Amino acid sequence: MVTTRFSAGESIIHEGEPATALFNLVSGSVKLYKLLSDGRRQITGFLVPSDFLGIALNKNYAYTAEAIEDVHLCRFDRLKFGALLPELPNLEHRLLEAACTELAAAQDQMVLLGRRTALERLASFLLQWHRRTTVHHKPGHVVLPMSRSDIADYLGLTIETVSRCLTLLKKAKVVQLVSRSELAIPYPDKLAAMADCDTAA
Amino acid sequence: MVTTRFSAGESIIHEGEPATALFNLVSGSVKLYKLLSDGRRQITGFLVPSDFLGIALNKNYAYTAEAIEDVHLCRFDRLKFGALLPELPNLEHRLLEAACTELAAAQDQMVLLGRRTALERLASFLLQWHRRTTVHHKPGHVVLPMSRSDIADYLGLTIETVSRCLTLLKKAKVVQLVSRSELAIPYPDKLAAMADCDTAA
DNA sequence: CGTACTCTTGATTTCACTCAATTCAGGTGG
DNA sequence: CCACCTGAATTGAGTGAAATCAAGAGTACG
Repeated sequence: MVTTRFSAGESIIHEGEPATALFNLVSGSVKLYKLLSDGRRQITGFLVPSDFLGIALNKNYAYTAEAIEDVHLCRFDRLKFGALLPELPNLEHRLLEAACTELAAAQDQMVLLGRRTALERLASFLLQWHRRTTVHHKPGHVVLPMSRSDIADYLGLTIETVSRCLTLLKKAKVVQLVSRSELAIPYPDKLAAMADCDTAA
Repeated sequence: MVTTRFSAGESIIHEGEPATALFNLVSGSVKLYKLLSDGRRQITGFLVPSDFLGIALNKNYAYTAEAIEDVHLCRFDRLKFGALLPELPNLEHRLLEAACTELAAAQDQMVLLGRRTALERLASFLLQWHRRTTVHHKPGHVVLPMSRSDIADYLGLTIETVSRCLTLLKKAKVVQLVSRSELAIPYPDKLAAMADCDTAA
């Protein structure tokens, strides 16, 4: 176990490369994505501190991970890690729990991508991000470290559509833009209603 | 561990209910889905024999599972199962592996739902189903036990679009319809090309 | 056979995408 | 400190892929 650093924009792991390490995010935020041959990109998730990165037991990483802001990570070498497992049966259990949580989130995301409208997707995302990061910030206040392009690629939309939907939410007074990357959510319930909240992760 | 039976159309587990059992599919096929409050449905996966069902370690099931055809399952009671775990450390490891495989599949599905066209989605699905079931059938031949509506809800499309894309593939001579639920894939490579194959699960 | 599905095909609409300007914010250098 | 530059975000106009609406054509089943 070693502590590592990456600057904003740097790649931490690459899709297809041999999975040699497992990480735990200490600070900063990370995006995970997969690319199609023609450049289309789908962001499969964002990581916040305490999240695991690279749980795949397979030989190779299934996605690329890139630092959104400067990040600090704990790095577990896979070789040493395998030797640790018998001594820490609890670790394997914790990994299974983490994998199950990720799996549930992935299934929610499939519903979002397959069946929700653009506005519902954005509302859903803002709410989800608010819930995940609210420990670090004041309630009713959200910081979005990722770009509009990242949000678009996470929601299966274009930047223009994300921008338009954000404007709609702003006009409906459901959110207020404090700055480009910060917004206030005075009534999370109203946002939840627009997200068709039943499945919101 | 008990063997159970369900008839086509019957629900095996329900989204939101307490997760009391874990299953392993012995025969038949199963669909997993989540519903939005207004009835929109997203099928998050299909199960074939040897797949696990209900790996969630959470308190409640994350989705509903319904038998497509008559199915046989091995049922592991969660209470007894917990007691078994210390005796079978290998089982937890196998579950983690299964969860990781599912997670990778879920990520591929996110790319499909977020960034692929209708035609690419169908081509991708046919190829994927062909690979998963080819052990039971002759190569170049696919049996689709699920309805068009199920396929549509898996691919984030409508039945009409699925039907139209199937017609396109037929006209392009990439597939041949043997019957409503059986089709021939003479040149899987051509199908892979249409699916933009790089990420095909 | 007729009934009730499921599936296919056609016509039209719509939501999100594409293309094209602006506008805005953050940094740089005069 | 302010003007300029650059990339990101917003806004607008027009297009397009898939959805919706609406018939028909097959299929299974009593």
